[in-house]
Amino acid sequence: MDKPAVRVVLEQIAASLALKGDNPFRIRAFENAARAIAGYPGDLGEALQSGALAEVEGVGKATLDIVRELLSRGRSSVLDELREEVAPGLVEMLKIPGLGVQKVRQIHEHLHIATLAELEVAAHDGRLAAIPRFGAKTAENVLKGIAFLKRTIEFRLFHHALAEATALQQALGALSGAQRVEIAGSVRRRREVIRDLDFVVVHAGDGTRETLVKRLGEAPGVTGVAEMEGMVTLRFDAGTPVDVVLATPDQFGLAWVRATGAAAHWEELRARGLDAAGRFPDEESVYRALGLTWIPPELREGAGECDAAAAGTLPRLIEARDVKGFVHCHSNYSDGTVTIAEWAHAAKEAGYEWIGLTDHSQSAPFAMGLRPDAIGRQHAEIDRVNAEVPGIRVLKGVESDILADGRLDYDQGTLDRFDFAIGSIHSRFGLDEAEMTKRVLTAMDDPHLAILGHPTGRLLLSRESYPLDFEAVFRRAAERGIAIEVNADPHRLDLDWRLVRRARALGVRFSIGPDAHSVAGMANMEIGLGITRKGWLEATDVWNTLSADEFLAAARRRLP
DNA sequence: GCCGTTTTCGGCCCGACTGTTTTCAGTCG
Repeated sequence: MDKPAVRVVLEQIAASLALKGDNPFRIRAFENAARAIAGYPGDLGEALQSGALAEVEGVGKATLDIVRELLSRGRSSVLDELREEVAPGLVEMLKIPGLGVQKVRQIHEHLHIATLAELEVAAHDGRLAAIPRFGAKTAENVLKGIAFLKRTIEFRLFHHALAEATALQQALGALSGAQRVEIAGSVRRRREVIRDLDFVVVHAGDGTRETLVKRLGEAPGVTGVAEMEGMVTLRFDAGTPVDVVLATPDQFGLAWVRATGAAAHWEELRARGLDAAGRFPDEESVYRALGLTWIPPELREGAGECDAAAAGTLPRLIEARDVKGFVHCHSNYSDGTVTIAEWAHAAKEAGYEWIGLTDHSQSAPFAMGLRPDAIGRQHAEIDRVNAEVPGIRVLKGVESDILADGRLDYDQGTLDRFDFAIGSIHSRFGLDEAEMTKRVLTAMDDPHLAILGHPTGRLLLSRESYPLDFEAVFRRAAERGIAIEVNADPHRLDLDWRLVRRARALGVRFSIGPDAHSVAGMANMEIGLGITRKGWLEATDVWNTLSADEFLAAARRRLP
């Protein structure tokens, strides 16, 4: 059982306790433990053995017992017992925005229902709206929430799917008869959310195929095997469906191309005359046969990449080695856990030349935003760290809230004290498109605004983006020289890669921001890089490839 | 449940917004 799965169990325990009316602090303790486990960088099994897990803040005896049981038998007796008392359907209802513990309990009490399906019916026929302190709007929001859940339920976030795929790649590679195992499909294309995992397994041929299929079916955790047209589909009792294509070495290139590309990409290749029965040992030979250069996997969505490859106009995609620095990370001056010195050392260790700290601004009280009196202390500390730690430069940024009327939430004099500002929306998501667009455009009038942070506000698989006229925002950004963030938090991946491509066409520049609240969050950079590549970006499109001085010049262009 | 002691018990983030009321409970970040 992997970390995300352990996290889900702990969260379900917390939610079930909440629905039971248990001690709120006990509930919060489980929620904290879930976060602590999910954020733990090392291997869970090893950490449990060595005692390192017991040292993690927020993980105590009860959590350790649960983790130990999950790792050894794949179940939690604590959760099993809670399920006897609290229907799992009620826990699912908590995922609907606007429904919290109290509302779900009222629903259960008044309507005697315990599943999402029943809730949907009740929202339609008026029973839901009739509960005291519920109303038409609540019923409407519940229906919207259920529709959203239905659309998202079969997907997983990219970083969870990647972790699962990497582990499975190891396991498949260990099967005797498997010469080579490669990840394909939407994980290789680096989609933001993933429905199933795809692999290509190379074998010698001549009868090894049949034994390999048999061994796949006997692999740990597999509960079902189906075979059709050369593809083996594996089902696991928990987790994502897995498709495995078996290929001999001389078919490998074609198999990998086919298993990687979106359907539209494959059809495009067929339309160009690809011989689907041909022998292609590597991917290059597949594309070469069609007069195309090799197409990076991120681009294989059937969105013009074949035409560009034929014309020789594919972008030279940005690569990890192009990146020199990043902005958008939080220190212990707001809701981060990391001191400024720790940030400097960690970023330097990871090979960066510069980073820009961006703690929250004052109107984010919950995130402990920087009050004006704390700014001076923070800046003095940054100066001290810059003097003491050679080889890395820490810039003084801020992630300023964009207020409902479009103002940044410090006065001009206070904003002047920072090297640069990211402007982000964290509240009042309910405005309509015209109001929201006006709000963002107004914020872009402030010459301090260098980067527009997580521009759509979406949380993948849990919250839709707010309405915004992106065309107008992109045009204004290009005009003013404001960069748009590609927020690399795997829950956001915002700006979406489809819009990244559109914005680039209008001349916008970008900033990959890890939105890290801990040193481990720096790993987000790699995921964000994948999204910029997926948006057809080159090194010159992205501010992270600049030197610190060049970045400051770009960010401060509109200031006197 | 977890933490941190002034160690075995007491404390544990809070303000704004929403939808429903008509003075506020519940949700969210």
